[in-house]
Amino acid sequence: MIDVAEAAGVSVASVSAVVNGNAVVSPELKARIERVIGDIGYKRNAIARSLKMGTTHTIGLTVPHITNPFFTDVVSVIQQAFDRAGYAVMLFCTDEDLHNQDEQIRLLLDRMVDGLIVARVGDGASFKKVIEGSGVPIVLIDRTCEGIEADAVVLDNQRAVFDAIGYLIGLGHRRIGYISGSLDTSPIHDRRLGYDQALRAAGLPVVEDLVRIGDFREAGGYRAAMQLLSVADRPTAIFSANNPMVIGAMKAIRDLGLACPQDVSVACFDDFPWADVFQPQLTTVAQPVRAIGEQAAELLLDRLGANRNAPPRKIVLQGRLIVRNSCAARIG
Amino acid sequence: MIDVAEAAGVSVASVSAVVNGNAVVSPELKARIERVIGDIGYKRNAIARSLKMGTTHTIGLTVPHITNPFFTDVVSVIQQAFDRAGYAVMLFCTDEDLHNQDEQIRLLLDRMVDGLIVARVGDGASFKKVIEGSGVPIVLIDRTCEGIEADAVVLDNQRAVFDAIGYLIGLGHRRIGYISGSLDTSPIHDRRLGYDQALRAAGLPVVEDLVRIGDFREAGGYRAAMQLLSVADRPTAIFSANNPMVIGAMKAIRDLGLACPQDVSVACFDDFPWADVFQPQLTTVAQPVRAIGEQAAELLLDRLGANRNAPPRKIVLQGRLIVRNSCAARIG
DNA sequence: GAAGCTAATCTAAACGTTTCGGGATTGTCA
DNA sequence: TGACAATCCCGAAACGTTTAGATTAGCTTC
Repeated sequence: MIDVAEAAGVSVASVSAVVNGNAVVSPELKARIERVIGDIGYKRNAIARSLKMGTTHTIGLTVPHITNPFFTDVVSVIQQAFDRAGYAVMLFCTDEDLHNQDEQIRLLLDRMVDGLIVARVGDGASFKKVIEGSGVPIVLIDRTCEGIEADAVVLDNQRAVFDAIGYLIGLGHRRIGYISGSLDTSPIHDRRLGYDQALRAAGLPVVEDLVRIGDFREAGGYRAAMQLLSVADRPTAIFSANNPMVIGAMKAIRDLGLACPQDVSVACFDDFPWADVFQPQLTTVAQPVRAIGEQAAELLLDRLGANRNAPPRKIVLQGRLIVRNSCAARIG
Repeated sequence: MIDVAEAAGVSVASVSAVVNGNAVVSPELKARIERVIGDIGYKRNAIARSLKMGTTHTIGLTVPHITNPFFTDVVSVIQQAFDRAGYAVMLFCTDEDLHNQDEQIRLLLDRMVDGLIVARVGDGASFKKVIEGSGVPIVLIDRTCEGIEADAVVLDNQRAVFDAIGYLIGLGHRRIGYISGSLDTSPIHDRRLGYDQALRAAGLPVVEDLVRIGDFREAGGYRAAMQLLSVADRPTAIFSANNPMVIGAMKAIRDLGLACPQDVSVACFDDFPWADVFQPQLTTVAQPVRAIGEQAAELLLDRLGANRNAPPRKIVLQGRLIVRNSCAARIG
């Protein structure tokens, strides 16, 4: 800019004015400066601008795992939305690790991101400590956090699992295995509630042996399913609380020489693009990924715009049970 | 920092010295400053630092589609690697659109990213124009670019497809449909070469009617497969040049009332986590995604470190044919 | 005891913008 | 013709760091 000013024989203030178009500058001068800008190939330095303006037009996004198709989709939608709005997004994966998350969010705050979208991990305490006093608008997705002033868009997890388990019960299943993630994340907690509630609503007992805690990943799902299916009176159906774990469960079923849905019915949380085309076609609870991403982006953009300090808003969306052929009726 | 300096009764230079630990400062002073930093809760402003230092510890990453599992995995690995190295990564998806790509890279350069990892789109001309003179190290992945001084890590695509088609020929297939992407991206071009080469090596004719250009997405794969399979002497096998398109192809097969592999064998480029557990288990060409991501990250980090201006390096990796049960022997 | 050295600290100039306040220059009107 | 306003442009201070070079203080050494 200083080069441009010299080459055009004007002040930097004038160059800034034409670059930003916010102050009035005579047509001739404007033309001259613009020509010089073109000649020199001047590009405004966004970092210097950020320092002066206190805004980076960048947001931070952290998710537990990007390879989980649910998060892949949400990240994709969010990225698109902010791209359209002229924002860059910095992506981090916490890998379900609290310490990583703290580190990463600190990094993002140091870099003066204008906002944060976080699919949080662990209990809220350390998260709260990291963000407190930062003054950066935050939108929580997937997982809420008690006592934090932030927008949120989440699913009615309990209801969704209630419906899914209800469906299995309706098919005649009485012993339904449940592969959970660690219960300290709110959606997993709520999903478990839905499981219990559905059983109770049908007058069935909640058997703790039928519930296994996985690690959100394929390996954990495999182990959990192995345990569930290796007993004498094994469950006739299994529900997995997320997508990667169901892959592990399916592998366990295969390795045990069982067939789905003949020997054991399977359903899971989170839909994925392949569910339709391969056998068995998995019955899933689909989250409205597009809506989640778009609402989150909208909430944050709104706060970055006019409604800087609107009261926290919470959007609760509904899941949708997609019935395919991985669950068979259980007779007798 | 200025606040810290005042509160501690020292100069900002001393504060900077203890924060960065690069100048020598007496133990007492160091302790005092550190205490004040703790009390005040001072955080170094990375933007100001970037402006002064000319380095942001941020890299830009652009891929065509993040929902394509190949790119999801690569992004994941790259993100992890840079996270470990203390870098943030800004992610953009070009959506196979040249204009988006130009815009996004410009944005990244304005933001003074230290480096760029790009899975490029379109012909190289506009890309070249955007990055020329930027002096930013670039690593190309998946797709190379003629006449650009940049590191690259790519696959031996021709060889990989040659092997896969050779496998189908070995099963007795003579009419092998091929679903391609647009040929102006180098890997897709090379994959087509592999197809042709395999046919010729077996003394089979290359029939242009058996080749259809999809759009890299599910919809394009569906259309292409529909066309291929709706003729009288339909192909007995189909190979898809990427992953999303094979989903479309499988849906077309299903919608036409055909069965895989009984009526038509199917194989495709790019493996995915579900391939193992559902029927038919798809035979795929697996790219070494982890190696690709890690090599790319290593190349860039190396250039960001000591080897700023090493000559451009190009790493060629090999794919691996994973035979499952989606391809049947064709007798007679 | 002065000169010279070393070590610890500070001063001030950058980095590339934005923007406030102030000068020129020109035009308008009594 | 002079006062005043409007218009256009510029100078310079800020944003929060880093760092080269200046300064100071404390020791040696002759």
